Amino acid sequence: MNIREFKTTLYQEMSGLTKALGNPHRLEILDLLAQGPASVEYIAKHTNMTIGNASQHLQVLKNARIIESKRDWKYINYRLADQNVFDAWSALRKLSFSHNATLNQLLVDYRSRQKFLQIISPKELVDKMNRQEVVIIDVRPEEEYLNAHIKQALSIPKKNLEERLNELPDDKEIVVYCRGPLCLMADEAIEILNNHGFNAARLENGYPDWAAKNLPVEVG
Amino acid sequence: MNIREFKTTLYQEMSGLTKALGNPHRLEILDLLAQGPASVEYIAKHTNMTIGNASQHLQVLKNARIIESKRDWKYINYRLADQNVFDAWSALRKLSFSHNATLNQLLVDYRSRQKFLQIISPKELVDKMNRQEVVIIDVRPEEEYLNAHIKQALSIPKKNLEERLNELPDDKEIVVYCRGPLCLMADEAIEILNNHGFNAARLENGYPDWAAKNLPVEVG
DNA sequence: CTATCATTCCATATATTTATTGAATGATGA
DNA sequence: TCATCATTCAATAAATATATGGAATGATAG
Repeated sequence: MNIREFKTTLYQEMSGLTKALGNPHRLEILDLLAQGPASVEYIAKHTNMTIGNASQHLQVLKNARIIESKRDWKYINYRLADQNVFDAWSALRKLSFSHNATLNQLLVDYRSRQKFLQIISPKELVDKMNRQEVVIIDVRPEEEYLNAHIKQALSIPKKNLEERLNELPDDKEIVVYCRGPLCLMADEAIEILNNHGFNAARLENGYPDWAAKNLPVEVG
Repeated sequence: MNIREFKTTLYQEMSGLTKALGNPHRLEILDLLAQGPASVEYIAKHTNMTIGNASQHLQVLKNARIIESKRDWKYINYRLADQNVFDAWSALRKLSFSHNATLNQLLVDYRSRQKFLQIISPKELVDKMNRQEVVIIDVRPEEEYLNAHIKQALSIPKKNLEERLNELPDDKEIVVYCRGPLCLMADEAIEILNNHGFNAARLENGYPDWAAKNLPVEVG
């Protein structure tokens, strides 16, 4: 095999990967799986796809070794193959936002509703955790919290927040997080909290980015 | 615009990017452009494509804002749009290698010819540079060296190496680099050097990764 | 063993992407 | 101005990817 053939093989292989990533449905599936494992049914439901179509896309991702599957009772659960997948997905997400003014604008428009949205970095949060001067709230659906969450975090799904405000202390800073920079549940939760006199901030990204940095998490 | 529409827009945009990356020719073009700007003619020649086809692929990349173009005299030069493009490309390359045993094997096979290939990290090289105990050689074509190179590096293109061995000191360690982990010119140069009694090692990746880390470079 | 249910496979019509060819554009140099 | 040359555009046929609906698979529960 000469250099030319080596290169051809290489780029062929790489394009196998990028082709598998080159479809909006599959990117949405990866976004979901970045939260944690999920079944075909769950994926189809949350992405507005038919089961058959979702399954077909999952096979494409699986053949490209981007995701893996494992049977758990009646269901087959899919998950990201490894850390490199998350890193690549993350780099692509960053690239999309940096290059697309429309996307950025959409996010800014959403965020601008909360005029005083305070954002804290993972590093700052770790410091606050160590000094025990913060309450962390995970506003994702309980299912995702049970799968894995930031250490010390309480699970208060966004849809139950208003009825559970009395569980929260009003003398500590509150940090809210959800699925990632694109997830707006935390933003909405913070708006509710601040309107009720709490002092709430948003974690910069969300659970998947936290876990990717090997910061402390808990399961169950 | 509701959440569903927002998501649809987002993944649509992201897939615009990944689709543009989802072709072996375009990945090879990016690999070339990661070294520095290049004209259509240069790209077509180095990737075994017709001018027309190369131009068409360049337009696809340009429309996706992955690359930019600028006229310079008679030629239009293309270059990567920004750092995020390089990072994403880099993450994809890493993912390809980690997931594909065949690719890894191909590279190992090539590398295994030089049984004692010593590899040093960018950090180690910076230390050695500060202590002035190393000679750095850039074995890429002079064209690419002139565009930009690692600080203090000498340009000795691989094809001229054997006739220029007398320019090198035999009492200092030599570090050789070229275009990146996939570029084999440095490996071959090291084999030649070691066979002539020099003490030569390979820089872990190559010029583009060095520059991406904001380590010291020179132009011209 | 049989029924059930989640998932995958298969066939097909539609849509998108690709390489090739040759004509069009648009800057440069005489 | 005209000729030259790098590059892009446009048209087309071939290849590839997609969504859909229904049949096949294969593990689980009775």
